[in-house]
Amino acid sequence: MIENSGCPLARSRTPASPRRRCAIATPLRSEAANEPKARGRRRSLQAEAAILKATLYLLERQPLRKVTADAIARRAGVSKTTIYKWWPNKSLVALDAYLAGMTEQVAMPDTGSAELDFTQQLKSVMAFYTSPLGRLFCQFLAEGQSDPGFLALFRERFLYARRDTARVMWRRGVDRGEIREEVDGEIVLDLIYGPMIFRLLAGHGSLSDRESEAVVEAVFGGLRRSKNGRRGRARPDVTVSGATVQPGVNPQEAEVV
Amino acid sequence: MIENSGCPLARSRTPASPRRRCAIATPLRSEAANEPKARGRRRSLQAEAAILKATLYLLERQPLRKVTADAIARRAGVSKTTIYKWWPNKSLVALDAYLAGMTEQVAMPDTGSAELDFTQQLKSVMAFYTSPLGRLFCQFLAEGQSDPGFLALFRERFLYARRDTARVMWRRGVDRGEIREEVDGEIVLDLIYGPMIFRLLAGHGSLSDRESEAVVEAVFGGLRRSKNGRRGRARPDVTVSGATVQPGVNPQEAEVV
DNA sequence: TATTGTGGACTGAACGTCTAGTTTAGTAGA
DNA sequence: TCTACTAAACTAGACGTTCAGTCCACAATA
Repeated sequence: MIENSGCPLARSRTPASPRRRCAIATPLRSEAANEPKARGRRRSLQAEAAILKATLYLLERQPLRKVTADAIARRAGVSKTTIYKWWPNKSLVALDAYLAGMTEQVAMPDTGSAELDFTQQLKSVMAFYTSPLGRLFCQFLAEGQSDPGFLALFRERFLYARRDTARVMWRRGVDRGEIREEVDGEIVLDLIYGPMIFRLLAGHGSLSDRESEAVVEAVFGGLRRSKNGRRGRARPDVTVSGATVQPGVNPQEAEVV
Repeated sequence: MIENSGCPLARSRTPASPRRRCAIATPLRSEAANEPKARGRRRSLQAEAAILKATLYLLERQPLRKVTADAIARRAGVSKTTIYKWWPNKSLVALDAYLAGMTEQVAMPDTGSAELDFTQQLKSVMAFYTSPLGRLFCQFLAEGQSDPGFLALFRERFLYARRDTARVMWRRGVDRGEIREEVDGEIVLDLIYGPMIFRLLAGHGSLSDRESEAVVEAVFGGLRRSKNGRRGRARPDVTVSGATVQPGVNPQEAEVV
């Protein structure tokens, strides 16, 4: 227990495993149970804490890509080898620091109204995501675009946990008869959070409380205009053939242009 | 005209400007008008085309970060110096290749119904974004997370053009009385596209035609359940979907990571 | 003393630059 | 018209730099 921190992404300390043991496949806290009592020098908790702290410090000031392992080591007063001893790469150090540094900054409201719950929650989430620490969310998504394994880990360790929370709010709304149950719950979550996250990434729109409110209001109210019978389509379905994607994006003959 | 291609992101050819001239601040086609007729050897259109083609080829096979300038030069049969002569960095070569290679792969439907328009458009967009070329969209967003200048350029050269198109569909819907006009148009666009783009980036959900339809239906119908019966449609009329792409054979049907 | 942690030096990949020399094209003088 | 001159683009490849990740010798500890 003392010898191993709670660092969920760190390498396993299993003696047999030499180096290239990737943390992604590593169980969370495999050791401590049937481990044959460690013999040599013990892992420095101080060094580990310093690494995570230094990582957070740097990541709050510049994008993940520009934070170097050397800089982390220097700031933490630790050798770079120590970092790579416990984490397979820089991104996972960052994710670990992020997870450790969050400590539930976003709460789950329960006001009795699903719409109000989601409004408060979205405002809270966006306030966090636009903070120095929260901005890491985008950095991780960005990193994931060139590292599928990392993206999967990020989903599992962060995204899904968040969605589980939000799903509870959705479920309550459905049970209370506030939310149409024929809309898939996963889509509901993406309807609520997707628009603002898109803005967060692309930077094309504001992210203030007002927008969070407007998004939830629109999602709940719908775009369709309901008064004096003008709810539906103006005309019946018309198939437009030219609206589809052009073929020829075959992966094989991808020599476009 | 012959001497300069339409490459919108390339460096300006102004003789006075030596190197460090960033394309971001460069006017699109400043030359050709009052330029004192070029003297020396002319820019090789062949080399430029080869660079863009090679870049696309590589980018359709691996993420932007893993495509090196050396690899582009090698595949294009061109000196690396030639690349850096015309583009300030790799990312802008990629963006240029992307813009040049798209040639309007996604059309704007006009069916007479805003909801149907958006459904078809979203399906079309997502089919493109999940194609090898379209996947670059995510790469650019990712790149932009550590390079604000690039992100701004991406917004201007790509995102805003797309949104202008989509805004037309929204406007038509409002004018026809189909869409509640009190919902801000920019938010409408993000409501439609945000959820799927979020999925595209995080890889936590499917991106098939079915989801596109469900998103638009939910956005138009709203989540809120009215007291007397339901407000939105239980099932969207998606009869058109069969006319466009066959779901079974669709490569975009698969869950993307 | 066996085992593990640590630090500095090291390797390799990649970006982007620089130099030297070659090719192409306009210009000017014979 | 022919030819030398000059400006610009191109090629090849070496180079400087930064950074990720590794190696190895040594220090700390059960």
